[in-house]
Amino acid sequence: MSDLLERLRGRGWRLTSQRRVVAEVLDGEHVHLTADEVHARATLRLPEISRATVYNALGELVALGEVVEVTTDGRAKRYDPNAHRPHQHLVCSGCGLIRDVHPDGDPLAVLPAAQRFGFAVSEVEITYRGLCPACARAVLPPTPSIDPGTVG
Amino acid sequence: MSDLLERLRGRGWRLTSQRRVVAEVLDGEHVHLTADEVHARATLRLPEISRATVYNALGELVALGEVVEVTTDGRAKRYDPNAHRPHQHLVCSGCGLIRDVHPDGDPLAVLPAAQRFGFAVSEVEITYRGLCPACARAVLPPTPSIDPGTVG
DNA sequence: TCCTACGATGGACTCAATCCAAGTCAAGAT
DNA sequence: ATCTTGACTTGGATTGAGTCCATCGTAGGA
Repeated sequence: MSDLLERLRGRGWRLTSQRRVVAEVLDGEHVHLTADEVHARATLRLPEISRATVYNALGELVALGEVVEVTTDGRAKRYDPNAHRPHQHLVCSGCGLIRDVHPDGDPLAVLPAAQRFGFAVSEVEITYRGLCPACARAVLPPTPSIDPGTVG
Repeated sequence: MSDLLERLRGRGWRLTSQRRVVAEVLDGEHVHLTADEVHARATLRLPEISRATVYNALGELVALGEVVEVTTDGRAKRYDPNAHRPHQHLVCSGCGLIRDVHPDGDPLAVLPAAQRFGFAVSEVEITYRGLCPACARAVLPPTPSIDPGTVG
């Protein structure tokens, strides 16, 4: 984390307490916070930080390549600090839980030239969807082989 | 298209002029309109149709599995009527143009069990990004091997 | 310590989407 | 053909996410 702050300062990023707090809030594995969540957590450490400042800092971190935006639903963007390890996302259709995942092989390779329509394709974003273990348990009956209509 | 309307009516979908126009506007290949674009086109045929009705009709078509929502940028959702042929999307980073594409193989197969974290994974959405031919021409100099500084 | 250009603030604003109460109408029943 | 009714449409208000901007504050170099 302090590596990150040093690196950013080395690139001429003026280090303010607000920016430091935003960067610190985003530290960790499998972190995918919305801007409002970042703001809420930053507020715990720096009560007067404004939403605009959080948006500014997040936008700069994205532009600097330190954080990636992910949009897994049609709602708020999420900010993923795991920008230096290429990865994709696995999202629970029930509760929205997000995990970083690493598929086999090069995801770009499966798109044949004939399917590229002359595009210079350079990036792929993949979202896998399904039920997480907790949501699957909540949906399925405990003993699914027994017809509920015949019980009791 | 009339197949679609018949099918929906068979499923108890009350057929109104508004719904008919929304379904007709969405007909075609490589169609990826936003709700506002659908509304604008619907208005040409049915001047008094409201935005709320367009949103309602689109939401119902999605729930019925006849249309899929796609979110290729952080902005408005787009509606893709090509719901019965599984496909992915190729998006131009320059102009936002969207093409439907068909990658090789089963996109789910490349996610190893160890990367599924116990999820029952059932869907994949892939977005390929790159420059379309027109945007690539606009960015590159016409003869890229010649240094512009040495010309003229 | 002082300067100043860059950053932070917060309130107004935009854009996408949803909600709601009241009016309208598709389609089955008579 | 007309009636009836519950589902559909309307448009204005509202919400949620994000951006803009004039003003104030401050990081960090001289």
